[in-house]
Amino acid sequence: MTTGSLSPHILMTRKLESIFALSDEERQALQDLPVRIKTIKSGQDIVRIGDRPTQCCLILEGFTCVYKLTAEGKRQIMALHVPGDIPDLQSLHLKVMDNSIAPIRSSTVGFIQHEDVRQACERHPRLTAAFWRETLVDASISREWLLNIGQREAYTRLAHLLCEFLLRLKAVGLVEGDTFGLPITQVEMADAIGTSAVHMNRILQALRADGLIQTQGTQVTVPDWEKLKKAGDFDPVYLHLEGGET
Amino acid sequence: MTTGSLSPHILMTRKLESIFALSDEERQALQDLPVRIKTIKSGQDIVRIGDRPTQCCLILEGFTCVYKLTAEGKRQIMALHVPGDIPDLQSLHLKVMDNSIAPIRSSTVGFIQHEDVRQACERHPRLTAAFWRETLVDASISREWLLNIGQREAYTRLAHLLCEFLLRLKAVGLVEGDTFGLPITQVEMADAIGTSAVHMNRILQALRADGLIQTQGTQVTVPDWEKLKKAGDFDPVYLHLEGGET
DNA sequence: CGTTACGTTGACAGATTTCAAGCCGGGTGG
DNA sequence: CCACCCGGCTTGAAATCTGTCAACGTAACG
Repeated sequence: MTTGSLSPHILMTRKLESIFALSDEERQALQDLPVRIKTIKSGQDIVRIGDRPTQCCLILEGFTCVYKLTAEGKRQIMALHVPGDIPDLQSLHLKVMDNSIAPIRSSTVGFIQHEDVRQACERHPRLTAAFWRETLVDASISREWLLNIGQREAYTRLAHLLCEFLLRLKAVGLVEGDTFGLPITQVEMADAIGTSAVHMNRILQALRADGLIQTQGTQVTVPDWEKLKKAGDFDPVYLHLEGGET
Repeated sequence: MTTGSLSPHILMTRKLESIFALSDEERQALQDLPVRIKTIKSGQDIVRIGDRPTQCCLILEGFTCVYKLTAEGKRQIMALHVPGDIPDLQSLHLKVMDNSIAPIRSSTVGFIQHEDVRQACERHPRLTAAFWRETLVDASISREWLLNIGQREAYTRLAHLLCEFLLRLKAVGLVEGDTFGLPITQVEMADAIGTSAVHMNRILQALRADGLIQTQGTQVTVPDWEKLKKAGDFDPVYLHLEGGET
């Protein structure tokens, strides 16, 4: 149930396979992708806005966040990624990065050269479709975040984000029963849902008080999924998990 | 300088060509895509959340908005599209729509069958890349909106949105000097930047009072681009307009 | 001429931010 | 081993922004 130890290729294959079965050749093509593994500590960026990358990164362990700053220095986290995700896959077709990516606490990622991905895609068109789809799901998630931040109040927003996390982590086997590890700071959480850290703290307490979540250190447990879903106005269609989770 | 009269194929070709030159075969493949044209009046949806479309729509005239509703009935517009855009291109790889799309006032769109797009892409892999890129730019824009809505105050938000519009409309030849038509309701505008309609109205007045914009009916003119850019904390990189607009 | 959709205003309530201070636990250096 | 420091978490109170409610103006239109 730990994740860090999984090989990059297994993570990637498993994820793509959740959409459609890969042929042996396709699986082999993924297998053959050269990956350079690196652990990045909190505080450093994995990629920075304005960069013109020649590679993209597959998350192997830990979480990462996609973020941007306003002129005033306020930070918005526009996406959180979990092991198996490729947060900068967009760079395959967009020359310059329009956001930065940083690890939460610390995380290990595998770098894959664009050239290698392109070749694999050329030879196996269904891989193209699979990768394209990945980027589309990311886009769908950011649209939902837009709804969340733009129209829901902070309490609901947080409940919603927790719902999303539970499902996404479950999809990669990182949920144990009804609890999962969420090694993320309240400030980061606040930047993700567009509130101040102070308010974030109060909302968290409210959620706990209402029995929607329980926390122990970085562990979060959700005693009543349906209740949290309702509190978060959560409908998982936007995650496009073919499995059809509740 | 009008747009509505442009043929679907010209619009599409022109847009893709702004990224890289198309070969004659590629251009022909686009030309051969069967398009069914339809005008959709305000109030109806072009596609609805939950649908499983077998086609996607190219905007020919007017604007459209991508939106979702919360359980409380609040609407967030997560994207606005202009002629030449394909707002539901995602449906090519995501079976079920995770948002609805509606015309602003009224607009005419061209429907293209997924099957036809897929065939064109198979035969001309660079078209795949071009379409994929389109969806990536859309995703980039929604990330910027996230920053805008999550971290900037309403005044700045609106200035930012106006900046974006100016550039996007300029890119499709819909800007005359420093003025452009924005046939959009204040309520819609408000739903796009996540404020109430009342507040939207007041911000608009503030922008006018500060000389950042002038309005006459649906026409908006920007007397001082640099000033508006600054007020909106606007940096156009996220639009990925290769031309390198200011 | 009534209806309707949209824009405008004022007053008030509420959600969130900001500022400031205190607390807690873990790590480091003396 | 203990003092100290620092990041992260909590709390309270006041300041602001933004939303809500309600009413009115206005232009387009059948």
